Amino acid sequence: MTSPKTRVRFAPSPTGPLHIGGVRTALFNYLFARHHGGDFLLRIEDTDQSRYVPGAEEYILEALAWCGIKIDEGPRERGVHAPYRQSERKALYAAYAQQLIDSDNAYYAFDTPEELDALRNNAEAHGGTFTYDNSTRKGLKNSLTLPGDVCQSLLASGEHHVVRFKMPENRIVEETDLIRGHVQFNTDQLDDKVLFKSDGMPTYHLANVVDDHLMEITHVIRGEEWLPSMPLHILLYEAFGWKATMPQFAHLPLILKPVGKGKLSKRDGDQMGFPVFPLAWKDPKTGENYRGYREDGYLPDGLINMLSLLGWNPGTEQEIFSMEQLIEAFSLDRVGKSGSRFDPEKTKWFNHQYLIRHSDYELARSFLPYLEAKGIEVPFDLVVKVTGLVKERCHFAYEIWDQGFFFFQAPVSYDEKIVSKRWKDGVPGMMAGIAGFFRTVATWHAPEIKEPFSQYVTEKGWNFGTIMNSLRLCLVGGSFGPDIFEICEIIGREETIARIELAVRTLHAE
RNA sequence: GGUCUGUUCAUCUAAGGGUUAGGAUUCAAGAUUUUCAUUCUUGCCAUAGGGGUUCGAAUCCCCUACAGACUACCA
Repeated sequence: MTSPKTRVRFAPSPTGPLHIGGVRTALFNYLFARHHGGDFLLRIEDTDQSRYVPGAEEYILEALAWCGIKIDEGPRERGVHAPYRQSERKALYAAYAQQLIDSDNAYYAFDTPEELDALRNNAEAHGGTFTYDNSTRKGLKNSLTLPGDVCQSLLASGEHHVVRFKMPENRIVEETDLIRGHVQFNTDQLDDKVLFKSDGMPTYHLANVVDDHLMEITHVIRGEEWLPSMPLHILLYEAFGWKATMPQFAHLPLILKPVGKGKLSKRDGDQMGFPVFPLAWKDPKTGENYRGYREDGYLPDGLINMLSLLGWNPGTEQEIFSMEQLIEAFSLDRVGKSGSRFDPEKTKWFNHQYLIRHSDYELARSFLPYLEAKGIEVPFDLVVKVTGLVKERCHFAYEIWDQGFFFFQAPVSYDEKIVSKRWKDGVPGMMAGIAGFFRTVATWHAPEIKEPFSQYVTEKGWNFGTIMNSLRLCLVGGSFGPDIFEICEIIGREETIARIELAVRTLHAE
């Protein structure tokens, strides 16, 4: 018997933008699938219509695409198991709920939300908690307690009801989690979860088990927050008689806030100054805007690389990985069990690593929009050249401007600290001399400027530190930038001289 | 409260009974760059606590502490 093809799914609910933890879950699923030559499916879990947010599904699709996570089967890709949106599979679930009722694994419950709330509040008032489980179900309004004919007439009259799972009594449910190893639960601690809601939709628990079965999912890789419901899911597979083909489970550790307590949440980003979403998002209801990695200038491969190392490690000291290398190296048994704090600083470092690895041409292209926003039009060749010269000093593409704006326009101001430090008596005269000297340079190429320049300064007996730093101040307006002769070459002889003359005219020596 | 899960430098992590507990990020210092950044070198910094088991424990067991998740007709 050959083992079935590996099939995994990422199953977000379209209740808002996908956050970075969701991206990591999707990534690990994707890497696992690709590593084993299997399929990666996207299933939209929109069984809660009240929480549906317009645009969320499109956001998820766009975010995954931006990250380079490719979907084999999903709402857009289709596939033999279509549809991939649970709202469109609605008709399917009732029959499965019925199957569970017929086999005495589930029952109808007629208690209203108000009645249940009252029970909960009452229990809390007495310092306890109310749970709908095998100890309380005997005293509630359901098909286990109501006479058969009463029950039938309630159903026939269209009385609102839900279907609940009949949790077995005192059973140990055991399972081997691919990340956590052996875990076990006693069913007495578990409640009779709602499987089918009064609005005619299944809950997550029913839908996810039915769909995973139907879609031939072999491995369920999801966040740790699902661990407590694993026994219910296992019991459902059993009740349906699907135990033999039940997927294996792997529960990923959580991603925690950089500081403070708890898991990373939506609001942390703006409060702590980094994005928690891959793409920017505007909440259609509140109108609030959230920053995104893409809009903040992060490169997707750097973000993916950083995320891959949150909870997983290759066991070697390599830490720069392309998607292909991640696929090659990834395995679930190198995923840790404990939660990881998200580190915005390291994310920046990864971005820098990817930035300097990008070709000058590619990087120049992503810098172009920033340049255009400044209203600057220059030949693309120049942008590429400048990019190559300054990219090592940048963490983000937009910083090419901060590091190299003087290639595109004369400095509009001079750094006062540097002026008072460098622009001493006598310096303007020396600079005027340099300007004059530049007119005599035969070939305007960096090395051919540098050589006679050094001779000239030596002959004059001037101090090199003074000359170089002052010249830099004239050309860039401060004390930064790449090699000074490279700057001269690129901006050209006339511009170089003009900037020196401008500085001599405007700056006053102490 | 109950159930489940976890705990190695500030942060991400390695070491699956035997190493001076390794690497990376951050931070600091030095070198290089007659500038800034990069780069390089160095430094700082950890096995939550207590009991076992063992010749030997970060690693196996127990207890405590702390942390997190879950405890909806949400996923």
